[in-house]
Amino acid sequence: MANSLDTIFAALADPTRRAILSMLLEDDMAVTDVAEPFEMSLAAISKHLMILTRAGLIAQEKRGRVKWCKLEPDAMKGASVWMQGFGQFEPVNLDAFERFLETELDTAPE
Amino acid sequence: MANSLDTIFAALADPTRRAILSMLLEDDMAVTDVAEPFEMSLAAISKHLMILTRAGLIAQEKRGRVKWCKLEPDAMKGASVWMQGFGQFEPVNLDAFERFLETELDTAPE
DNA sequence: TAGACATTCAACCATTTGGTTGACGATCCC
DNA sequence: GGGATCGTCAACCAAATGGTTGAATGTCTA
Repeated sequence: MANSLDTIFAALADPTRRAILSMLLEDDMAVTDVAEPFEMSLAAISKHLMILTRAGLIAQEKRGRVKWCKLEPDAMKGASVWMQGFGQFEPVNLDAFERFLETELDTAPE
Repeated sequence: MANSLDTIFAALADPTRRAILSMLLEDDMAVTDVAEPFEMSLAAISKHLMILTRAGLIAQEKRGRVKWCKLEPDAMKGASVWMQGFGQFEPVNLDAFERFLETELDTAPE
């Protein structure tokens, strides 16, 4: 079943995939452009995108020969709610988020 | 590095481990009692608890021959903040959380 | 029509993961 | 001391994961 906590958390467990999600936060991107900053094959990125798609975290739409990748942040909602049941974490702290994003992006090349 | 998003999300990706965390939400438990509802060996549960411990999601303390497991919900904070950066998810909805907990517990035997 | 480009497919590989079993080290209690 | 109990360790196994390469498919453009 797509969108299950299993597939969502498993998709989020890989640093390459989290970096991709962070990139898509800026804007929709073509597969080739998603792959550009990473030191791995296009096929590998294509697989990562498939995993993110199956988890519902992104959507892919083909226009011509280009396949556009678009963030679907609502897919995280279930997982977020599940985690929040374990404690009232401080209300969204964008500064803390920025710091996390930076450390995340450090794991990706460039 | 412990408490990294990698280890946290990977730990949360397994339904047995999420069920264990839900059980510990009720109360601290000994390893044998944690294992009781599952149809798998004690050694397997011991490994799951080790993964949760390395992720920082639980702490284990040995008293006598019994090892007590205790939830450490703050370990989820970083992951929660990271996810919330992808969207302002509705403020904690306990009804929704209850529903998630139920579907989670359905995946555990009994 | 012929390339070039964008992406996936298929086969393969090494490593990790989630489980098993049996032996082992502590600890409790009679 | 000796047996039951608690939990981990070690060796093993099958399946999943994350990567590679090379060929294949579909689409744009000169």
